[in-house]
Amino acid sequence: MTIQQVATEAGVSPSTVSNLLNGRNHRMLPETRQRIERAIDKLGYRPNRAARQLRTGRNTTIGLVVPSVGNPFWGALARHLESAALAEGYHVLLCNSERDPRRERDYVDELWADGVHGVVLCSSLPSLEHVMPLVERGLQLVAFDRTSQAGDPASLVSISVDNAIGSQLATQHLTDLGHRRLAFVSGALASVNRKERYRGFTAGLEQAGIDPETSVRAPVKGDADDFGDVEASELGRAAAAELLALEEPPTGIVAINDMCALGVCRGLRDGGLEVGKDVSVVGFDDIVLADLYAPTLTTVRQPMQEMAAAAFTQLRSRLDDSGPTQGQSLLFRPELIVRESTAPPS
Amino acid sequence: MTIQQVATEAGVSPSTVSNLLNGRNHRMLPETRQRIERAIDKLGYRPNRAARQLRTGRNTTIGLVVPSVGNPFWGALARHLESAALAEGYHVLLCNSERDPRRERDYVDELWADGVHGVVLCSSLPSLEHVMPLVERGLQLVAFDRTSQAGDPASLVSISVDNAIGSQLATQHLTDLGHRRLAFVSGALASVNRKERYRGFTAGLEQAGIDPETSVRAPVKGDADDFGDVEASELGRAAAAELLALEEPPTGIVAINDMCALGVCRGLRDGGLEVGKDVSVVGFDDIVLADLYAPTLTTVRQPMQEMAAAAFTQLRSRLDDSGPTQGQSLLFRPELIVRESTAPPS
DNA sequence: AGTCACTGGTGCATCGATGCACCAGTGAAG
DNA sequence: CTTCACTGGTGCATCGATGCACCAGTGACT
Repeated sequence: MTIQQVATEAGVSPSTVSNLLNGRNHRMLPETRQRIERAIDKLGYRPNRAARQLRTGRNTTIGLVVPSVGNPFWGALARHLESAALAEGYHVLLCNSERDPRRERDYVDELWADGVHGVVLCSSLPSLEHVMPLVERGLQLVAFDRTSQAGDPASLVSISVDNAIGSQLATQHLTDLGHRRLAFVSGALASVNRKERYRGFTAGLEQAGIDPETSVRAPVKGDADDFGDVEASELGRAAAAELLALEEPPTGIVAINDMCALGVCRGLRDGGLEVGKDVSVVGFDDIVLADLYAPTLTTVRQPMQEMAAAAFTQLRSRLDDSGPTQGQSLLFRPELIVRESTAPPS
Repeated sequence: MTIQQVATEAGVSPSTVSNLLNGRNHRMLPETRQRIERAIDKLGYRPNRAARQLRTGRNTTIGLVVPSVGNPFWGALARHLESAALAEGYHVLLCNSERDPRRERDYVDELWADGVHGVVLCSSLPSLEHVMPLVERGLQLVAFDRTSQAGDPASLVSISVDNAIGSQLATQHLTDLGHRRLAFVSGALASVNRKERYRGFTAGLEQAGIDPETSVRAPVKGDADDFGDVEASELGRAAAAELLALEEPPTGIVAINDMCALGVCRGLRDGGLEVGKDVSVVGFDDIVLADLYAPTLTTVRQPMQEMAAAAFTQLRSRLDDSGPTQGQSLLFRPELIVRESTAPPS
């Protein structure tokens, strides 16, 4: 099925069909238009993407670079992004960087070489310098789960949840329940997002009249760039053990993310404590597991669907030239989801 | 960077460069070859995929249709498949069917229309009739997590773990530990894979000299086509409650998959029993969560990485015309992973 | 009558890579 | 001397869609 066949069927020239297909039909007779549309239906014609891309240099594929879709958090993003893209006829090319900066960079290079002009990048790296050259040549980039920073390219769109508010909600929830001795469990506060979450934690404490200095921040080493990974859960488990060894262990724990929180729960159980009774734990992300674990996990939900949709919309409008070229930061409002892992202190 | 520029740089014609790029260099002077290769390096040339595809009708993209990458099981597949494909310069186009048969079909149609000739299909449907027309036109299909059946197209490749052996291993593990009252928890045994797993269960019982009739098969209704989903866990939870209501509840439980097993664990805990002590539970799949849950879950591992690699290899060889055109079934050997959720009966 | 704008389209070169058909030159066989 | 195979390439039409430049016809105005 080529455009030529459609044209013949409709008794017009290929150009006219092309015009209609591309919205240049202001001065086209309604009747001509109908003839073409009927021909398209009848023949089941679909434009050849390769030809179209060859000619125009554009395409309807966007790239998604995540650390690993094996991880439910990124899997959820992939699912929602693809869903949003599908609705507009776009496709998503999936790329797992496996947290390898080089692989990440190679992927973005290859996507560009393949004519992909829009990429959602979930970078493990604090700096985006490795992709700057392509951005300068016109690559549209959306950074996901990463708030914008000085030094970012001017055209960059950043999409993230408001991390400070999120963990403030979590903290407030604990203080509202009556907890006074709280701890924050995280890997090194290397990324902006993590710092923000910590800031929200201290803000929550202050609001409840608790001196942040007396609260515990579990001192945990470890790689800073893992979100939602197995390592995060091990980290949480170790942190829980440390906290339990204190003279006055905390009764409420805010974890940097859900996987970490699950690790904390496990560590507490190792220590003979019951989560949701002896100790309260709050996570962050609301991954699927949160509602499956025993006890179910109170957590701060990132509105993944909306965030993914926004990522797509932003990319799309820029690819169309219809949107702004200036970059911007989108901060989404997190939501506290109360489940079984939190309760008043015993 | 076009092939023309490379040709000019190397002092040959574009055809010659194309010949080299496509392996038609049997009778090419080594010196010519080197000149071209140097030119390619120097200019950083990469063939334009769109042009190549337009001309040849082929491309280096394969489709992956899964129910949902939000699910860790499929996420893991996506990750490994993409990894295997990447190593050969292929790309993976990700499609979430969301268990919607129509969407699944539309996706396969669209992939075909876009020139994708190879698809890994993880169908929710027992029959593949909806994609038969395309297979007849040359679409190469690999069915994943689904053993082949009568009525399948002759060219179909099926990749799956040996489900019977897997659950037999699980069952044997329990009987070896001394359990004599066992139950099998699953949704309706509608799919071949599920029947196979049940068959392995009964085989394991017989081998231990236990009459399968005396064993309990938790009677659970529900949709038959969900693997590894949230629903599966709810199903497991309900089943556990039912089992506990029996006069002589089983001491060992084999679940149809890990999510279901986690649900069972939760249901048992609801009933005041401790998993890995009062009752033993075995899952199937070895998803990431299995090692995170409390207690960690004994389960039957599907060698996902090998299976994904095989899926790609099969597709690739058929796309090249270098492989067999006859379909085949690949059954992988599962492996029992013993963790904390199983122990001798108390 | 001449100029102009406008209408509803169409012609054609073009994007970059491909691979069949072909070529000129050479040496060997008949 | 003719025929033929072989060597190491090259010329060119082609894939399908695009969109600029252009066209013929008509009516309005100066």
